[in-house]
Amino acid sequence: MNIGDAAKQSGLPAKTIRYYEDISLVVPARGDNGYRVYGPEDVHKLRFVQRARGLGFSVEDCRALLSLYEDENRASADVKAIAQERLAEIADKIAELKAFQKTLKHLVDHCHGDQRPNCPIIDGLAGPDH
Amino acid sequence: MNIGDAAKQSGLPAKTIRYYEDISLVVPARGDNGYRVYGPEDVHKLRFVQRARGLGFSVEDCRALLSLYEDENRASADVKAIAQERLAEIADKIAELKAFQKTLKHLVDHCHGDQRPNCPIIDGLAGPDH
DNA sequence: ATAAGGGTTCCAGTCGCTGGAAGGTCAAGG
DNA sequence: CCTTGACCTTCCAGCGACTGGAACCCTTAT
Repeated sequence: MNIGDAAKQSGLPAKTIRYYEDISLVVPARGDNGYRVYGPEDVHKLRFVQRARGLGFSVEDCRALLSLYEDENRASADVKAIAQERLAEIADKIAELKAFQKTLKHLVDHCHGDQRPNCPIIDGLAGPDH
Repeated sequence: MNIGDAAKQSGLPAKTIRYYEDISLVVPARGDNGYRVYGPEDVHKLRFVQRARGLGFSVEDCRALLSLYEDENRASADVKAIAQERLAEIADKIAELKAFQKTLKHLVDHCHGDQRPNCPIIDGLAGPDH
């Protein structure tokens, strides 16, 4: 199948699929006319990557996961390790965002939000010593 | 003061400060030797940007906030609007990450993490139909 | 024959820096 | 006066993960 159909079946834009070939993530065969030819196995991989990316795995994580996906003799421990690292990153990011949220919400709550220039948000950003 | 001191006082790397001049965010004067010269007001602005970035505001948000910071006749409502938009983005991002977390945690919890190839994480990424 | 709707390549841009190379300037010490 | 070392300058390239666009080729239907 051509790239357009692979795009439809994988849920990825054709541009992205070409990019994945560029970085040797999912490399299709080529037809006589030079067109990329995607077989069912390629489409599986593309969908796999699409899902993994959707869960926030980096492309490099996807590369590692794909090679485990293809490895009949993988140890599930290796997969779990990658997923757990990603879980830790997610937790860190959530904590960071919650801290932003708290600070910002505090500032917003104290701002009148009217036509006058006095603004606790600006003051807060300017720093404690202002 | 020179860029090195401005860096120390603002908490930003010199490289970043040069970049901020490049994009016309904080533009210092120049000495006869061609060195950037940062006055106290410039340093205030740099610290302001440093804090705003630290709260996750985009550089373009910072540009808008800076111009409000400098505007004696600003309406605090304008500042509040920017901050509230950012708060909404933060909330969205947290929700997204929590969804990732939930899915991934579910997969991880069901993975033995041993030397055998069977792996619910891989299966989950491969899709429901596999 | 032509037009539509695929496909191809390559280059540039996004965002917010960051690293490095090659060179100019300044203050202190010998 | 000269050198050393720390600072400063510019410019170019790269990160991640695409995305847009230009210019061109291929296929199919009318």
